[in-house]
Amino acid sequence: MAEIPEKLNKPYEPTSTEARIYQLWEESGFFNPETCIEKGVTKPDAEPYTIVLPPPNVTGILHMGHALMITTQDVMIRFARMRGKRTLWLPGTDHAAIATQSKVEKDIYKKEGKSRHDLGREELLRRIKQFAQESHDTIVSQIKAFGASCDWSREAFTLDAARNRAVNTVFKKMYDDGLIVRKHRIVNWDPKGQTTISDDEIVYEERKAILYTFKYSKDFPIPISTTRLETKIGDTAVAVHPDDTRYQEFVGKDYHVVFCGVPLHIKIIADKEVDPSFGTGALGVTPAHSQIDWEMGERHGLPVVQVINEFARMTVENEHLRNKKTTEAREIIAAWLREENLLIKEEEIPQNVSTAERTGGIVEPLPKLQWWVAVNKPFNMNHSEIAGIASGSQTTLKEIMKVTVAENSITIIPEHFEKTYFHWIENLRDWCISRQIWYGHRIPVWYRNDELYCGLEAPTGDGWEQDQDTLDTWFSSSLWTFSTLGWPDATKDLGIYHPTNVLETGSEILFFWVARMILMSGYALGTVPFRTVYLHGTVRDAQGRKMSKSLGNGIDPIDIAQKFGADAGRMALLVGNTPGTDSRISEDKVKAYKHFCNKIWNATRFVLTNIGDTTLDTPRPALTPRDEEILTELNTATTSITAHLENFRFHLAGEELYHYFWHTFADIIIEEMKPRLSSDDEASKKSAQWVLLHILATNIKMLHPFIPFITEELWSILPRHEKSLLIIEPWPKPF
RNA sequence: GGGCGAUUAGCUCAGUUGGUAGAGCAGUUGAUUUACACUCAUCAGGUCGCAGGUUCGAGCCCUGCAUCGCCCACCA
Repeated sequence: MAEIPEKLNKPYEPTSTEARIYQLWEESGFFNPETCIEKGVTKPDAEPYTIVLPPPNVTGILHMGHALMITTQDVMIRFARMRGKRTLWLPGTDHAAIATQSKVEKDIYKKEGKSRHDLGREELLRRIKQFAQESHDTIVSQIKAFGASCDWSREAFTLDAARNRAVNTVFKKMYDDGLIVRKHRIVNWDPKGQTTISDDEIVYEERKAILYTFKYSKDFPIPISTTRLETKIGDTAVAVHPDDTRYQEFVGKDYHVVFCGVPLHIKIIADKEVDPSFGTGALGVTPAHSQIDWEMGERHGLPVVQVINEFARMTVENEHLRNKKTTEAREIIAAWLREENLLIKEEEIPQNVSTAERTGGIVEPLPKLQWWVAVNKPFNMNHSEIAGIASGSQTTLKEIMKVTVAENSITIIPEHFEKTYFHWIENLRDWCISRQIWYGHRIPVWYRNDELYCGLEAPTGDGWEQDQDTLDTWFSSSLWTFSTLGWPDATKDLGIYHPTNVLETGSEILFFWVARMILMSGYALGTVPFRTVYLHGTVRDAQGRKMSKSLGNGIDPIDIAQKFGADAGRMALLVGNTPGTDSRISEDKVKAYKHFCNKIWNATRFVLTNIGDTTLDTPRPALTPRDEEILTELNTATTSITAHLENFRFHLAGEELYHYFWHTFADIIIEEMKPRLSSDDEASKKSAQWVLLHILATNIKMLHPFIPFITEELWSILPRHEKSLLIIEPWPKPF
């Protein structure tokens, strides 16, 4: 009879087991694909399988969304490893520039009442680095607690020296190709954070605003409407639709007016962008303070008059308005219009106000000198392995993003996100990449008088000063699939593991990140960064609400792991969760899978105490017809579960495993075998014992990617001659 | 305003090519010195949002509508 360890006679206790098992894996070295080859586990010519972990921000701790991400990827990775692939899961963390800096700044201001300017660049950076390091350590321990089998020997950080070299190399290449340019444009300026932000970092809040309809002066012929009266000081034109018969006689004329004490020169222009049905059908054009007006100004050669500064205060030379906040200036102008009888109408309308995602500041469009990535500018693609783009041909960055998905070089799961993706690409404008914050990759450009130098290192000679700005955090994360593998050097890793197989991430960062990775990999390497994009949805609470600090409804994955075991948490996150769709998690659901783990534990105890001297090495005895039938059923399940895993249907694979193990194996097979196990019919008994042990072993193997800890623990006590770890056990084939 | 998705048992959700509606939780009734009460069996519960269409056959395909959710744009 097999030896039964004492612990098997008690209910399964996850917390003490999981930490020990993880240590066992780490010591084995099997997270590292080269170690697997050295130890003869993986064939040297095995097909590679790579996933890079989307690097969590070093802004705090992990939430359930991260836990889902880690679990899903770990399932794919463990499945691939057991199937003999050269499997690499490369971990890392993201410096998350603006998010991290604003968090640390807030903390410092709260505790010490000091701003970043009180501390200075060097001291603030020192504080941020310290915070990032602590946050990093917490995050890594959390990732490990959830069982992630990633190769820590290759761990990377988006702001370390190796990644900085990759960032500077791409920047210089793009600069030389004319794809990174410095120019004046309207930017989204966050007066609170004192930095530009990208279009994607804006969140719209619906508020009520007053729409004023007025004339600049008594003799000005066309009334206009606006909610932002204070910007009208910067107007240089009034635009009407070319077909609007009401105003045609005025088009092309110039007017000099004095508006609230400020002289303005207003030209009447015709532009198709104007909606004749809105307001008066005439638009006051403010090129300095509106994206659309800026573009209109470019088309018509209008002067740009800036009247608002970086602190959202007025800059005009007028005693009433100078240095007033925009909101105060609006009141002053409204009062003046009333007094002068120029105000025709005031009405309350709902309006979407642009606010900065990280600071909550109201975004002020301002013209500023910034660095941009030109997405529509043609360049010569020297080397391309991308279907639809020939080496040496002219293309654009936007084209790369489009073609890779359109030609199925990249598949997005679920498929319908491809439509959303294309829609976004169509509307994409140039990407503003410079940020006026201190934490991040410094722009690799130096200035001296009128000279400008772009390079990997500071230029020689005196008097050069580096650009003060840093890069948008997504610039460095967009290089992630290849900067982590040693690029710009032609490393062995890069040759073997790139392009990666799967990018698994949240659907909300399809544009922020996924699209930009496709752009950068296409540009820098001429390849796709990955072949499949697997998107997961948001993990919500039991009532379907987003988990948030303010609601206090967050579930900490570590609490879950301690209370129910990481295995139970993993299973609860995966079962019933379809790609791209939001899911709900509750302690009840996790508890159900803790019960499942215990069921496996108990069934193993039963099998081991009833199989006599049968081991996994025992040759297959003559099986009874019923046992043959049972094995055929198992084969069907094995085939189906394998197919589900191959096709990213993790929810179905998990459910089928759960159902087979509990309601077929435990409830039916074990129950019906009980009499045979205690009978005198030796042939029937041997058959039953052999079949029981092999069904159990097969299930433990197939469950391993989902619940790695308990399966590894049980595998260690299954009777067999040669002991080895389950993590590298070959994936079961049908009998 | 444009796009995308969802609507299936009391709740949360599956349902891969069209072929007799499924699971978990909750509920009913019962069992039991049991591998396991973190158990087992049993029952109940659904005109698959609504209206049309295609088909021998539709939860699944097509059209329209309703409600909810998300994304993008931002009309000044």
